Amino acid sequence: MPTIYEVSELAGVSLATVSRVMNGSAKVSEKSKKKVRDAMEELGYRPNSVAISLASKRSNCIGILVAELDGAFFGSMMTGIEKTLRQYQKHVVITAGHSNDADEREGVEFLKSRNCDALVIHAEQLSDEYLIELSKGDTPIVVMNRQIDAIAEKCVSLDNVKGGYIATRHVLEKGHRQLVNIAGPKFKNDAMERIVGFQQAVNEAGIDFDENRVFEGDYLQESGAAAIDHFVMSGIEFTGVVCGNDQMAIGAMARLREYKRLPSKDVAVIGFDDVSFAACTYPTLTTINYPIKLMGQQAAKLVLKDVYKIGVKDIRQIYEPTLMERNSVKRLRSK
Amino acid sequence: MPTIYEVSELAGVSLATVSRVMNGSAKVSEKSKKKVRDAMEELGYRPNSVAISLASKRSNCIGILVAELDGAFFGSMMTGIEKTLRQYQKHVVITAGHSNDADEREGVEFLKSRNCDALVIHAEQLSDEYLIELSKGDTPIVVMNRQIDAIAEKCVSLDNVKGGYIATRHVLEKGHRQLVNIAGPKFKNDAMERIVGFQQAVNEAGIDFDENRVFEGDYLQESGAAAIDHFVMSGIEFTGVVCGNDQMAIGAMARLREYKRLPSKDVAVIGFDDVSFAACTYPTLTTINYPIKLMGQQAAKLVLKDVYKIGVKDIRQIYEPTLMERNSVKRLRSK
DNA sequence: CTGTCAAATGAAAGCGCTTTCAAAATATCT
DNA sequence: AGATATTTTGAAAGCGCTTTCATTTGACAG
Repeated sequence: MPTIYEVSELAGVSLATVSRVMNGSAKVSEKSKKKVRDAMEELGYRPNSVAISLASKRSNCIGILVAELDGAFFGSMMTGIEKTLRQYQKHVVITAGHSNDADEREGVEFLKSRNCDALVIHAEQLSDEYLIELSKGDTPIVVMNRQIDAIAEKCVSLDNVKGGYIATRHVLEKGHRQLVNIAGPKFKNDAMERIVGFQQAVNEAGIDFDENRVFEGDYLQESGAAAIDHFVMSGIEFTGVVCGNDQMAIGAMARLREYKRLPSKDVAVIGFDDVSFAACTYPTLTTINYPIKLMGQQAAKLVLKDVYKIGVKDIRQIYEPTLMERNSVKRLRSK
Repeated sequence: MPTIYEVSELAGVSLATVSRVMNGSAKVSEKSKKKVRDAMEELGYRPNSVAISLASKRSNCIGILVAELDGAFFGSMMTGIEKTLRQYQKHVVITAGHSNDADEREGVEFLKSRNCDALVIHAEQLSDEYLIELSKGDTPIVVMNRQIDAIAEKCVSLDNVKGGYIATRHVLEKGHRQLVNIAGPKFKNDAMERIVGFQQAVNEAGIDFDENRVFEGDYLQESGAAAIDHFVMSGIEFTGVVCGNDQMAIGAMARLREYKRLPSKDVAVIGFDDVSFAACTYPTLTTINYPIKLMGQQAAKLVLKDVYKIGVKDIRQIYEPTLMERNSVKRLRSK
């Protein structure tokens, strides 16, 4: 790998001049510019971004922290961020927090130590305090899926309580009164918030909220199935299943079918997130739209604006969940 | 952010000594060690990995190039790699190639310029020659999903032709003779290979391969649906649909239902990849298992062994696709 | 107490680049 | 032409760390 020094040698100019033509940071005569460009060409020169980063304290990299690298939700989020940033030659460095405090902290430290210009964080375990403290450091951050008042201007979030409420109310409005809730892991903020929304809607309908009707899953398909097993085994009756996310919803639908209780026909199932396969399930999944890709783009725009002073517009930070009505929730038929 | 210099000041030792206790690269007296540790603690010192990387020419980072950041397939692959590496305190830097030559090259250059210790590449447009050339450079690489003889020891792949063949033969064995193929983008190697497998199986069954029975999709759900529209509109009759991947398969099943042609009952549908939701579709999807997560782990082990000289075992590089029989392919019922 | 050898340490160069500051080259004006 | 303002340039310091090499320290034998 040739270095800037070799380029300067070959071009017969100083290091500084080469650096200047690379960055366009100052005027360089056309003549020198050409000599430098030719030399670069000839040597197949590639700047070493680590060195650039060390010297300039800027990396053109944005760090992303997600819980997992797989999963439709995070995939959309990462893509939203990456594609937006890519348009401005910014790169992303992604790390996984695995939903535990240690990994999340380490992930953040890693990203910071790699000189990321900014961090987009989807943390599930880090405390508000930690994040507030972090935001005071010299690496700007954007917090996803969480509304922290002290740093509201750095948050891009969706009202999960409202989402849970809308989902539940929709099922209630279709005449279902015996509901169960397949929730996400309770240690996750969004999961808890959705449960709160569920509770609100249920109470509003004059139904007593019953802890036993909430099953704590892990946002994966299997736990949706496990939840159904649990409710059936426990003899808890239900005609409506409100799920914490789409994956658990399809797991639940699959298992319901095994019990000969047909989704939609015998029992209403509603999801959350509206991931891409929700439109292709059978029955197609009624769910709550979570515009995560769009929100990822917004997060990216936020750093573009704040960190790189690039004029982007239409930045919105708080999003509203909306009902995506498909076929998995139908009016309760009297028996 | 405190630097190593400040630590050395506070500890009353030299830079070199601090560096040594950080890396355990040489003997340091217990006394100095303690002084250094205390100083680090007191200052909340975090080594700057960019500087480390520049000075040591090692980053403890492995670069990954995937086509997209979303999608179940890439998600599994990234997770397989990341989790394995994480156990040895190695980090991943991920970049997307968006299935076009320019972005893929730029992605590779970016990863190299970031001093990645190795690259795991899932390229769709880069030529074999480019990869062979790349492998001669000073950054070791692992190539996923592609068998290149010249660098076989750096490839982790699956026999896609065989997969396409097995899938097709399974449908044929169930009595279906009117088949259509919903393929992935033809510019992608794996898509083409799966088509070849399809063709082999079809020919073997004494059926003429008909170009018109192959629809070129894009591996996304919508194109599975579009393919069904296409075949129906064109008046092409079929009772079996062999798909290039699971996503197109569920898109196809959803659309078939709209035409009142029930998947499994009226028409057999088989997928490819065996992504996690395949077990939760209705009917559950018969498909070809592509152990991508496992293969990601293998790729990780390969770099662990080759680059970091860490003794890992059970490294396999060539994988066999296997049939996952579920409910979407049933014996053809005579009309 | 001196001499020897191994262990521990520090000074300094270097990784590849940016950036400041002053000097050199060129342009502009009387 | 000379004086002055402007544009281009290069030398050199520095970013935070690693690593080599020489020096110092300490342990131990004689």
